[in-house]
Amino acid sequence: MTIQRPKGTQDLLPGTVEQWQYLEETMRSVCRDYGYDEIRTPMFEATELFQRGVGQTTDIVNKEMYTFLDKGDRSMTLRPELTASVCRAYVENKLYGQPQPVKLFYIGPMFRYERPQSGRFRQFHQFGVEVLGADQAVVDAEVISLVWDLYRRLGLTQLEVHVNSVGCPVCRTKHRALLQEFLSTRREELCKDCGDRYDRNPLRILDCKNATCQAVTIGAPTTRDTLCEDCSTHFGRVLGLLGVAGVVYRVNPRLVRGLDYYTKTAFEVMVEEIGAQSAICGGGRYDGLVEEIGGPPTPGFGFAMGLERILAALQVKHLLPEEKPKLFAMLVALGEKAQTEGFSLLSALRTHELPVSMDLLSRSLKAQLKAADRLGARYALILGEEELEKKVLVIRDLTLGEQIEVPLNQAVEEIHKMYQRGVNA
RNA sequence: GUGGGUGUGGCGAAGUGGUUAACGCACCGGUUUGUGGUACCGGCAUUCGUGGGUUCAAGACCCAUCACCCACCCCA
Repeated sequence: MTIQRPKGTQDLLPGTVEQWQYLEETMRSVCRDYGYDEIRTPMFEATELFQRGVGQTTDIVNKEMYTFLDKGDRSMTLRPELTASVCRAYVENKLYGQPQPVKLFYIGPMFRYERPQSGRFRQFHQFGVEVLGADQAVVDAEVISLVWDLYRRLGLTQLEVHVNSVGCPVCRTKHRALLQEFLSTRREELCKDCGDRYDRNPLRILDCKNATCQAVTIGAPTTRDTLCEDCSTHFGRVLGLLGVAGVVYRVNPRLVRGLDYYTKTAFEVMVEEIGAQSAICGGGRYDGLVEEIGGPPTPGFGFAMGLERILAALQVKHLLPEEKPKLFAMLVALGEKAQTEGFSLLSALRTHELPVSMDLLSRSLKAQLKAADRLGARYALILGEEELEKKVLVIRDLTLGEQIEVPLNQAVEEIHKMYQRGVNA
């Protein structure tokens, strides 16, 4: 094998693609029911969009972007996430001039230059929702319950929904300062990573997996302690509405999200049993983002979920639908004359939109029947020398092992009738 | 970027220095000329990721290299 696919990418082959289609259809139907419309934006954008939109301090921008210069020396980047793009599209297409809020969803590939591992790819796929132009707590609650509802429809239970409020920029700065002050005396005890995090992003120390860091942070000021009145009221309202919608959640004061743009509500959904990368959905409110990228001040709320990880969860929990046979009948033709006649018969059947197929290797009768069986065809339509002479077609029921002869000139009509019966049964 | 693991036919997998590289699945063909799914028979790796080295002798030992997997970081 000489040329291989790029690291961290995958070929989705028949058998797997059907699972993706099932997942995507379920996502689309939930969105339709909730009144969200699909948006499709470019696979790549000006690098600056992500630098400003996602944030200069984030790992995504610092070390994970697929960036290249195009032939006009413009710096372009394959999209690592879509919230920034959707906001850009909102501004660029003046969607703020339409009835507000604008409720959008997307499904598509994202790109991040990382070392692949279980549940992590360089090209991966996200489904996401963004609501722009409404700062009400109901928005937060509606979007989170949409997520909840999707999982319910997929049969995914026993997952954890973590909710928190990281506050507005004011409470956030306050919290950060308090936290650094709290940790300052015990900074030596922190692990190496947390030492780095102390200056860069002290909030992350709160959810470090290291046991000693966990111990050090006991009693540390949480985001909740520093919320201003507005943020606090908002958060309370969100939780109340989630309760009304029947969403089972857990307030996790240590939940912080890695992207710079989050304000107020942040949430995450985790599933065990799919490896170390257990977050299958993450999102929250981002009231400053649209303005940050040059648009009018516009509140926003959204999330992204990873299709690969959800599929992994559905897999281990055996929640993926079984593949159904797609073929109704298989033409078995023997000899060139029969093949010609059969080809004509198939064409006729196909104009009626019947799922029918034929042997393409001119194999023996036996081999063709075997193939028909493998492909899960219900009927084999046998046409050989004898049948041509008698001007008949043998229709063999492969599940019953019985066969009948019908006049060739009535075959299309007969098969069509059988198909209708099968569909209605 | 760091650490660990693995690399034998389409897939799974024996083999731990010595003649022709097990086996299972899949695939293809056959079991008297035109009837599948079961059974039986046969076929299917001049070769063990790649390149060097040690040795009379290497898939097995050593070195390098590449690829994949897992974990950290971070995230979907």
